[in-house]
Amino acid sequence: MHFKILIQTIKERREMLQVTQETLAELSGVGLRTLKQFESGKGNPTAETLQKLGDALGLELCFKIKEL
Amino acid sequence: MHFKILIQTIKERREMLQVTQETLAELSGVGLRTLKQFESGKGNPTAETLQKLGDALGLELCFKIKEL
DNA sequence: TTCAAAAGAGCAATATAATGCACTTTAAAA
DNA sequence: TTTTAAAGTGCATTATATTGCTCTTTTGAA
Repeated sequence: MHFKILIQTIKERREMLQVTQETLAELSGVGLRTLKQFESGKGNPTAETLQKLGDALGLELCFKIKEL
Repeated sequence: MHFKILIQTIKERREMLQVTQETLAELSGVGLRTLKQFESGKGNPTAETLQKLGDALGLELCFKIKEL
């Protein structure tokens, strides 16, 4: 399964802030391997992992109502 | 870790649509046990699980920029 | 083109998410 | 109060997410 939008958001935000994967891993408390997997579209991260990454980047994980 | 907002959103949406946990489990393809755990605040679901539940309820998992 | 930093990938160990089954608890209607 | 459908829990198994280590690939600046 793909999480294109989630991945793209994290990646864009990280790059906008000029933070490397390594630094984000440290800041967020998520393992570097896990972050690499996620950003390269390989993983199926847990809510906790997503939330940790979001926290470090000023992003909040949420559900949005789909418009028709 | 808590995912209060995510849980609340799923639960409210499910109840608004008058769907039982059992039905949502069937519709979404998520195991009933998994859904129960999630809604009772016990779990740490994967992105795939969250997405499946969201899909069945017309909700999209996303990151929102935190306002100061 | 070279070189260094950043990103991506294979492997293996450990932790834990997903799941079904059976049982208990809760809540709402008769 | 009784009933029962819905929700929550304990346990065990299987699948897989997380992680570090090491190595390869990519990328951008000199």
